[in-house]
Amino acid sequence: MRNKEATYGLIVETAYKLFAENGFDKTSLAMIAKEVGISKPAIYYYFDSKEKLIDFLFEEICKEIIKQYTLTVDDLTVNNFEQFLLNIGFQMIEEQERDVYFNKIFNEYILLATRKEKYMNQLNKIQRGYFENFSRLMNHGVKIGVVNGENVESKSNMLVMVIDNIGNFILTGLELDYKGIWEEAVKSVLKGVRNG
Amino acid sequence: MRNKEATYGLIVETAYKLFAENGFDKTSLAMIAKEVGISKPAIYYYFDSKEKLIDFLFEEICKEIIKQYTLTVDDLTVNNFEQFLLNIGFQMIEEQERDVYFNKIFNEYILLATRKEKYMNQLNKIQRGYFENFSRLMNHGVKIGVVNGENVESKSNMLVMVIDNIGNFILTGLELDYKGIWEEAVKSVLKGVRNG
DNA sequence: GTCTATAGTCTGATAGAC
DNA sequence: GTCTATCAGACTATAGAC
Repeated sequence: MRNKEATYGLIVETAYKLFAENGFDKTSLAMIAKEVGISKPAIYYYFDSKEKLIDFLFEEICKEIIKQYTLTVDDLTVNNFEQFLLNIGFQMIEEQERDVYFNKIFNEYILLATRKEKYMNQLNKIQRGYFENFSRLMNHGVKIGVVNGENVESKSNMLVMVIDNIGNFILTGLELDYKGIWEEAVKSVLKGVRNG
Repeated sequence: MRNKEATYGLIVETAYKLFAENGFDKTSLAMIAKEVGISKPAIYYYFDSKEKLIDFLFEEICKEIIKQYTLTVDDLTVNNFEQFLLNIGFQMIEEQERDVYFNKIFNEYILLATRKEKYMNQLNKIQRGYFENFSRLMNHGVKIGVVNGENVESKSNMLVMVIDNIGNFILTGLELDYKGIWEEAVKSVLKGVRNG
């Protein structure tokens, strides 16, 4: 016999794992209940429906993402800007390779969002936040003179495209030199360390 | 009363559309049958199971992709290389914005692939082909002197990352200057038209 | 080729006892 | 809080008539 909070937490954890592994539709409440060690109706004590459980997990995941991507930009100088930018990517790559569940379930939510507006609204908010963060970073780079001021917005967006998609390709098991790719992307927006 | 080929084609077309719109699990054979204008068991005359229908569509889509991405590189010169590269991206962006179904169903297959090996094998083959094509293109660019030879592989992979993810972001309805982003990506790998 | 009818299974969800 | 028992509905798939 567990107390309320423990069971609640276990349901959430288990749902997260099974949804990521099998997808929402191929994960039944019976499967979750079995893995938690309770009966199916017990889940309904905590969540009104399967959809509410899915909604709750999405909100949790969104909160976690927003918490993680908030960057403090002000103390970046000519000397540490490049390394800071590189580290953002390196950390993400390492995290993707560590946590297999996150990317799978998040992709599941992206597909869900293309079909249900309520998810799309939240997803777009996260995306915009993500782009804005990189934009602030790049504009700071322009200000301190390490980033070229031409088309800053497009440069910034390009970096987001690259780092975001690296996660997707890792998911498909394709083994590429992802850190090398990120290094090229970073170099391409920096002044001085240029090609040609 | 239709003839065999016509019904067959209609089933395939309709399945493609409905799978893209609702996902595999949320599209029943009854829905497909209803839209085609036949009864559910009639589908079983053409496909042994729902899974076989899904498999068949995946193979068709893969064939189509392979046919489209094969690039002829040899007649590219210093004068038309940049425009050629730009056009690849522009065409893809326009196609993504035109055909809403393709990207949705393809993402559906990517998620499926992370859970079933038989799909992953085929997906990886396509991905590798995609990367190899861009690699050939970039190496040709190095040979004719428009692309810097340093880390060609990473540069090439970066371009694939960008163009591939643009499709995903279009899917989420986020309105960005995608052509501008692609222009920046292309510029970043070309000699001479550099920043800084 | 396409139908009606139906078998058999699983699902999300509820009622009510303890 | 968690259970057993059970619901109605949807699903894939098959049998057999025409």
